[in-house]
Amino acid sequence: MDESHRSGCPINLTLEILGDRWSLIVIRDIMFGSRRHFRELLQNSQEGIASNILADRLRRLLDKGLLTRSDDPTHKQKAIYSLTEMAIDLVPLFAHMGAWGRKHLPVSEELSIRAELLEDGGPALWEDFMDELRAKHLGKQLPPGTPSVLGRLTEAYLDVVAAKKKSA
Amino acid sequence: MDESHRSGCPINLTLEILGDRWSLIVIRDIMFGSRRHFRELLQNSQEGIASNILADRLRRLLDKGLLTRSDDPTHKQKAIYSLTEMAIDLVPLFAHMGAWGRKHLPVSEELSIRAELLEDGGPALWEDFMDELRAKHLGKQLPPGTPSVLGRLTEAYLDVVAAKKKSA
DNA sequence: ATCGACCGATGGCAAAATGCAAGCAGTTTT
DNA sequence: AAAACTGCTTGCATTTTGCCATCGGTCGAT
Repeated sequence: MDESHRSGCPINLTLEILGDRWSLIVIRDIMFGSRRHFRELLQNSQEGIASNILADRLRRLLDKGLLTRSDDPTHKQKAIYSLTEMAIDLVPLFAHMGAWGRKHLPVSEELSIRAELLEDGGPALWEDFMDELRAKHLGKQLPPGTPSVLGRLTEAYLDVVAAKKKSA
Repeated sequence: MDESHRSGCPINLTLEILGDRWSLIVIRDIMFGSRRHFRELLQNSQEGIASNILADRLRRLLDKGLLTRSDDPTHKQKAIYSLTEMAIDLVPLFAHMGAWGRKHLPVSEELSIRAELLEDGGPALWEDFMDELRAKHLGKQLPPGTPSVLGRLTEAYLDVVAAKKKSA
């Protein structure tokens, strides 16, 4: 469990866990795409992750404490992956990464609308979203009638997709 | 120059550039460690980067527009690596990564004091630091008498190191 | 002018990670 | 009984990483 580290620098230790091409993609899909099962993560992957890589990353993220795995009561073979507080704490990081990508890289419009909303919403919105994730993944209670941040993000995304389709 | 991308998602595109174990380490050392030459990056590396990996990452970061390379007038073989605005824009990301690492990972005290100060300083301090980096790497003017953020971070770091040494 | 230290890298090679396609045993649906 | 779906695993080729030695050129001191 306790491997040797290259250094005790916070940046380095973070990179030792998240510094590869797939780990954050997997967490992103669970977090923003609400994918909770292996097949969902595999088949709906925008980037086309391979099944062995996905299996490996899920295992590593479980091991590092970013995910938990539980049985799906509706299907004996289904596993449900959930985010831990550690992973939910990555929301601000995702927001900043999205903002940086939008500013400096050739992002596509429909895939960056959510990043834009998250960026514009700022820390207050991030907190709301994190509470929503805690409710969904950790079973925490949410005040009744709370509007869904993810719902808003998804709605905006679908609007852009629909608009693009129409104009095409 | 223009490679094919896995997707146009901002998170993904960011990972395609920074999603490995070394790229952000190199930028960190240039940014916070004021290392501007190949040898400095190689020999003062906390994590022990190999020379071929360093050469490769510098090349890639130049190619992607995060660094620039210029000749050192004092030595015909010396190269000076500078951050671009694109890289300076990563300061908030570093701040968040540092904060996340400090919260969730077994960081060492002396290597995380700077992350702590950066975190506590918040966006206002980050902006000051970014202006300082623009002065150092892009030749921008800074109001005279501006106190150095990096100086403060380094001082705090050295204090902790000295205190540790004394207690040991 | 000559020597040793220093400069930014390269090259060879083994080990590890990645990527792709096929397949597996068990479960559920039709 | 058949087909579709479940979370993976296996085999294999390619790519990346990591370690170590080394290179041709430059510099300062003697």
